[in-house]
Amino acid sequence: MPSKTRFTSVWAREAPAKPPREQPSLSRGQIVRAAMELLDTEGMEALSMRKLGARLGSGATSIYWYVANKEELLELVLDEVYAQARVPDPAVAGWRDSAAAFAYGLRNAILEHPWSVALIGTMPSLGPNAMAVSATLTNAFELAGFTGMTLDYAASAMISYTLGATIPEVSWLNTVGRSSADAEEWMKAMRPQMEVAAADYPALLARYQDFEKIDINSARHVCFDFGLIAVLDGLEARLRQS
Amino acid sequence: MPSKTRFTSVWAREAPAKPPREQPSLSRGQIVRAAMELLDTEGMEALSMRKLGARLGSGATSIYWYVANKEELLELVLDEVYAQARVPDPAVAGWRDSAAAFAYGLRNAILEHPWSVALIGTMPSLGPNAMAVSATLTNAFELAGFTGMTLDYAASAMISYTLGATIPEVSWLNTVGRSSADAEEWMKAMRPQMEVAAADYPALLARYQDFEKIDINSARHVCFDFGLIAVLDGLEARLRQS
DNA sequence: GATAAAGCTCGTACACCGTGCGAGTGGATT
DNA sequence: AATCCACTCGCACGGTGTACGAGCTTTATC
Repeated sequence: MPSKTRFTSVWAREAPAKPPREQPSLSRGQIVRAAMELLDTEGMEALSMRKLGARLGSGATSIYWYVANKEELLELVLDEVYAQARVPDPAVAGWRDSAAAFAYGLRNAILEHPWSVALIGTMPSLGPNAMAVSATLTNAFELAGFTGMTLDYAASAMISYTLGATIPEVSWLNTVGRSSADAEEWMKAMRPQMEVAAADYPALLARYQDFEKIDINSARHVCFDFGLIAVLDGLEARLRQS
Repeated sequence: MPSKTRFTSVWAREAPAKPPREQPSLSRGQIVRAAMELLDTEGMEALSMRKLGARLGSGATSIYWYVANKEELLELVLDEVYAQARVPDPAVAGWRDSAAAFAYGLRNAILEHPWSVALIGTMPSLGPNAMAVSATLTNAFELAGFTGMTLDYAASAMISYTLGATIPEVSWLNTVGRSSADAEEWMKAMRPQMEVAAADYPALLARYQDFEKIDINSARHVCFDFGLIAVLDGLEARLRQS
C-alpha cells in the first residue's frame, strides 16, 4: 500500500477507506488487535514483528503487506487507545461535566494500556480516533462560549493537563509496580536518596514523611482531580471575563 | 557498581556520592555528556552503545562498568535535561512569576532536547535534578500559601500541564520538521484526511482553514501561554477560597 | 620488593531485532 | 490457457544490547 511523502506518519500518507475485495487471511484490524493484546499482556518490549506474526499464525514479514513499518503499526495501535476515550455529548452533559468526563476517559484509557505513554512521546496523535476525541472536546468548549482561537487553546489546555498528569503517573507505575505493597517497598528503597536530596531542600523530608502515611493510590486520584478542577476553574474564569 | 533491588531505576539502587580514587579513562559524567551530544545532534535512534563507545574512543562494553544498562544511562541523561530547567528563587520573584518561569524553563529544556520526550514516557523522573526542580517549585507554592497535601497537588498540576503541553508539541515537531515551511507543507499533506474527519465534525473544517492563515510557530507559543495562565488562575482561585 | 586484590578495559559471542528481496501460491480476468 | 494480481513468507543482512572472561594497571598488604 504505497504513496509516499517526506512525512513519516501513516495519517499523512493514506487516503483512508478503500474497498476490500477478497478475504485474505490477514487484515489490518486483525493485526492491530493482536498487537494490542500482546502489548497489554506482555508490554512494549515484548512486541516484535516475529512474535506478532507467530500470534497471528503467519510469517513475520506478511505483516508488511498491511503496514509499512513497525512504527506505522504503532501509530495505528496508539490511535486505538484514543478510541477508548470517547467523550459524552456536550449538548446533554454541559460543557464542564463533559470536559471532566473527557479527562477521566482519556486518563483511564491510558492507564489501561500503560505502553501507550511510550508512544505518545514518540509519534504525534493524528489518527481519526484522536481527532474525534479532540473534536468532541472542542465542541464542548464551543458550547461553553469559547470562540475563535481561544476555543482551540482551551481544548488544548485540557488535553495537555490530562496527558501531563497521566504520563508520569504511568511511567512511575510501570517501574514501581501496581500494588500498594509495591509502592510501600518503593518508598523504603528511595529513602536514602530522598535524605540526600533533603539536605538541599529541608521541607522535602517532612513531606516525604507525610507521603508514607497516606494511601498513594487514592492520593493519585485526588491529585488528578485537584489539578483538573483548577484547570476548569481557570478556563471558566477566562470565559467570564470576555 | 552493584547493589540490587527489584526496582529498575538507578535512583532506587545507589546511595549516591562515593569518593573516586584515581583517574580512570572514563567517567560517568563524561559518558552522559557524550550521550547527550550524540542525542542532540543525531537523535534517539542514533544512540547505540557501540557508537557511544566509538565517540568516547573506547570499547562499547567499557561503558558497562559505569552504567548497568542502556536504560540506566538514559535515566541519567534525562535527569540532565531537568538540570537545565532551574527555577528562580520564589522568595525574590513571587510565587506566580516563579511558577511561570519554571514552566517556561522546563518547556525550553525539553524543546532543546527533543529526544527527552521519548524518555519521559518510558521511565520515571526521579533523579536529583528532577527532584530539585520539583522541590523549588513546591517551595514557590508554599510561599503562595498552599499547605499540606494541597501544596503537592498544586505543584504537580503545574508540572503536569507543562509536560502535557510540551510532549505532544515535540512529538509533532519531530515528525513534521521545525521550519514554518515544513509546517505549511504538512498542513497540505494532511488536508485529505482532515476532510474525511470533518464529515463527522463539520466545525473542524472551518477551524482547519483558520489554521492555514496563522503562523503556527507563534500560535504554539500563545497556546502554551493561554493554558499556563488558566492553570495559574485556577490555582490562585483555590488559594483565595481557603 | 613480592603477592594478592581490586579497579578498569575490551574483544568475542549470542540471541534477537526490523525489514528488503524475491520466489511461491492461488484465484480472477482475459 | 495464459496472464495478472493480491498476498504470503523464508532467507539473509546489518544492526542491536549485553554476558562473559581474559587482560592490563594501579593500590593494598605482607
